[in-house]
Amino acid sequence: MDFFERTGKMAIGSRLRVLTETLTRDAASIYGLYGVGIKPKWFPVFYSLTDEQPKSVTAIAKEIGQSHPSVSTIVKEMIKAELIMEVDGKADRRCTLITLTESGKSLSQELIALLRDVERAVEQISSECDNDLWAAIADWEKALGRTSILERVREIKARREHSEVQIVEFQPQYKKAFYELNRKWIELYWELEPHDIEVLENPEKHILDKGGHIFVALYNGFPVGVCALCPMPEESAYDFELAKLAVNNSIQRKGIGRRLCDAVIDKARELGGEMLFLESNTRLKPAIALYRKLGFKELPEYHPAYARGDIQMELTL
Amino acid sequence: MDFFERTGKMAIGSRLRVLTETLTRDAASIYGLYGVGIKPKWFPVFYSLTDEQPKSVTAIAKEIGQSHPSVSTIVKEMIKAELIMEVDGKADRRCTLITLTESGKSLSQELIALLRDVERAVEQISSECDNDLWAAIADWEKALGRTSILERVREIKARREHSEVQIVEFQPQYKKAFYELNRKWIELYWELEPHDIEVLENPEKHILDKGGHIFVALYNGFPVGVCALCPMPEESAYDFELAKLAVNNSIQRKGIGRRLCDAVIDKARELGGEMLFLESNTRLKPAIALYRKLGFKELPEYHPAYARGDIQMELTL
DNA sequence: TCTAATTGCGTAATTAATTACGCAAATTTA
DNA sequence: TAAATTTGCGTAATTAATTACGCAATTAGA
Repeated sequence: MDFFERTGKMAIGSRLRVLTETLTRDAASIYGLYGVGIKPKWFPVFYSLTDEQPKSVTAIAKEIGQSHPSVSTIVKEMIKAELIMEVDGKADRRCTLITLTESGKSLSQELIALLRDVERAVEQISSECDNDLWAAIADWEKALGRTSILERVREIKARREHSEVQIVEFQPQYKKAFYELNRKWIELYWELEPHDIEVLENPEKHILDKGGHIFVALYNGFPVGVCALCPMPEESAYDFELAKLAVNNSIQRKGIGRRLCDAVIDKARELGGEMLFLESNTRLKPAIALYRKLGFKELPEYHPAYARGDIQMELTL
Repeated sequence: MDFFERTGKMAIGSRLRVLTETLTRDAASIYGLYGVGIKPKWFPVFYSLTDEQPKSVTAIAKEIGQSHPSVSTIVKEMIKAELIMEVDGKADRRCTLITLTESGKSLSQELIALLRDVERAVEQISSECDNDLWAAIADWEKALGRTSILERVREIKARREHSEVQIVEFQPQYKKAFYELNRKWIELYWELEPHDIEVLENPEKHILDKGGHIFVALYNGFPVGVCALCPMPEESAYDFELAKLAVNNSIQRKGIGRRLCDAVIDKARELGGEMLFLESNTRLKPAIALYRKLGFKELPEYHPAYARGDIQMELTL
């Protein structure tokens, strides 16, 4: 299949399925060729019983790597075909112990020639191939047993996204981004107020010059998120406030908010802060969830400072 | 799966199916991880359309190696999801040309990162494996494209069975087998007559000493079939008669009858015969079919010589 | 040019697997 | 020892593929 050379490895499942389908169809014909009344899907169950030890449905399922309802159905079919039968195991009355019947045993004798011929055919195919499919499958099973492909992809994605996003300190060229990113989310729920505009237009005056910090998240060099660490008034119980968190909502699920907050918290610690404060609104569910995850605790009483606030939180650094 | 190391290669289909199932399940989760609204089974169809060329259902099916009803169903689902749409091809009104919608195209952009990450994950797995699964699948596809596993097995079986069966000339130790093999099939339909017994008990006198030959088929050294070449009377239009063909019916479908007849015909030619005669009964359908396949033609009129006969045939050597 | 064969593709039925769920038996725990 | 949890396994529903079949459009052939 030339096609799969173009798709890349994402399609390995589909490609395997096509190959499996071909092999299963041929397997059915091969059983016919030898006059063996057995379906391809029966084979693993049948084979697992050829060691003549009675086994339970679940035990067979585990051994052959299929689900137990699948084995249960196959067992029912094979009992009807009189190849296997139930025996009393006495011990555990939940189990139905299964074993080969006499005709099942004689079938396993007949199968010997078939298995040998198939083995030869596969050897013939292998000799025409540079790569050993059988061994490759075993390798993959082992590798996937250690770490699934899903986990691997998850990790690779996280690593890539981490490297795509850079957290830097505020610089004049990000002034517009600081304004716009905040304006956008505020306007989603409320309206910009004169006070907002004053602060957002003059971050140097209101934040940086007072000893605060602003962090900017760059996604491939482009500013997509901001967050500020603002010193609190002397008389306050808190050293700093986490404020003006804003992330471009077209770049979601990359942990940008999290990394901005981390930067703010780290800086607060670096500056010797002991308690960090924030004020938000419970309508901003993802933000509140993030704050909670970072360890912020909700203050029992709310003393409004902003028009938009309805929740205050604190974090012991 | 340790299990499959014990089953031998017959279970390669089952083993692949288990692996495929695992990979497909993970694929679904991976799409979820990237917020891509696509099912694993859609992927081949989707990918085949990313070259931006409108394609018909059958063309896609052929390209991705699946049946057209399968593609037809997937197409219906993907149209509903607004990833693809039908376009007018003008040319052939049987075809429904399919192409990506705008949202389908933008999805294909989003997929780029996903595909790259998966590619990396597969590379990571490959680096842990001694054998290259991807290349091995390609090798197998190529090898099976040349000759299917079914054809290979068929050939191996024929070769093995041929070597298991040996055709030898009569020897005294096969006298009992000559009698018994003939007795058995005759008694299936008729009864042994005194004339039968006389000939079967004294093959030397009635066949060999008159210049005839008897061939014995040995299956793993054990006699399982016989056939005789008997000279015809001087006044007859025929040189020889093929007679006393009998094969143990528990060893079927191995071409033993065929090989006995071949030996008889070869010997008749060797002895300078020009016309070979035989007499049989139409109830013996497999035998008549074999004679026809060997080139025997039915004589238009029947002049009985045996009580059991109802058909006579001849072969020009 | 008309008929027969082929091609495209949709629907229905079938197959082989899976998950979801529930009941009964056994085991663990408090 | 009684209650809660776990285990075994069967049934039902779902999923993703397949073959079978039939209709309409096109192409080949006489």
